[in-house]
Amino acid sequence: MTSPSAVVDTRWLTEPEQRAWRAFLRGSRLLEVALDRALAPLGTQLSEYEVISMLSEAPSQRLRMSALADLVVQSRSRITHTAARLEKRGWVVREAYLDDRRGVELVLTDAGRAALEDIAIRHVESVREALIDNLEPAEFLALGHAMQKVRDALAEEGQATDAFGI
Amino acid sequence: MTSPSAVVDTRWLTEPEQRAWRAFLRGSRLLEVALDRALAPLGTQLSEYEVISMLSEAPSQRLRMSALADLVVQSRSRITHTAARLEKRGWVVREAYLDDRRGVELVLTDAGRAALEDIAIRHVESVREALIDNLEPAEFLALGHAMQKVRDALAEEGQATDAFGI
DNA sequence: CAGCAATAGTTGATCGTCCAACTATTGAGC
DNA sequence: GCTCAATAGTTGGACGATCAACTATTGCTG
Repeated sequence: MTSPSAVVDTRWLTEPEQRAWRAFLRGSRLLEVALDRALAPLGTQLSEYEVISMLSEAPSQRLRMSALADLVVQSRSRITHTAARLEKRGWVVREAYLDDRRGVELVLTDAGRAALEDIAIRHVESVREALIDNLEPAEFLALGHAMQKVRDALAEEGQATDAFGI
Repeated sequence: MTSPSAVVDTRWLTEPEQRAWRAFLRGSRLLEVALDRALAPLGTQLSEYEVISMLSEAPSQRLRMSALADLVVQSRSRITHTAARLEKRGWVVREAYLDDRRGVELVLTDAGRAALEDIAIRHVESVREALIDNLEPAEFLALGHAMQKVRDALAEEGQATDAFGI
């Protein structure tokens, strides 16, 4: 299974790296749980909120499925299912995209806009409580800056199939 | 729905905060996807690796279910299901915990130890590729430090029921 | 030490995500 | 302009995570 050299060649994490990595992994897990739980009473999920939030900022409150998928980091198939749920709730409607007849646009409805207002408030509160208020302002901005670098690096590769991969 | 004052009182995110938050959210999503995909060919998942990895570091390669759950940030019920999968694979066995007869210990098997070696190598590689190599060393350590603060803040509240919450 | 609340862990139903396979349309190469 | 590859999106089945309900055991309080 393991080639002898592989074990040796591996650049194992140093102690401080190990600690940093675990703090990141567990911290971000706890964070996502906290944010999702904040929205649960409103009948939504963070990933759903992200979708309607992106729609609300787009010109004419509409975006193509694929653009949306890339923005919120969901696979094509996942965004289809997410959209179906939002549509059933009346927050969103699908519309044919005329310039490219393969395309579909997702459009925020008035009901969706209304729901978004409440959800956004709760969401921002929870982001402050769980994340921002626990850090120095500069620390938080540095965090964002670092993660933007990671995002840029990973975004390129992920330009592919249904499920991001190859 | 929305009380008028709530909209006003909300401390909305500033532009830089908004950017930082989105970078964090999307970046960490991409990261988790990348790490999970790295382990997929080995027939595991990141969350499963975390479990056997914690076991391997524990004295006698064993830990109680609840200790494990807290360590890797999984709900009680989720850790039960995860353990069941690992057990079916022969990587782990359940043992009664005598001091407290409600308790169960999860014990890493030799097969589990062997599997872990391969998986750890691949995991570390992917963490470097996807995260560490994209950041300055100091930047990465600062990231870890910040997330540790978040983790500490969120860990307290999360001392509860099956599903973390109240 | 009786009674009851709290803790440890499990179970199964439900729901969300992932993946592979599929249709429809567009674009490129010859 | 025909063929074939690439892209957009959907579908359904398999799998993992969540949640509420449950059993068993322990610990607290009077």
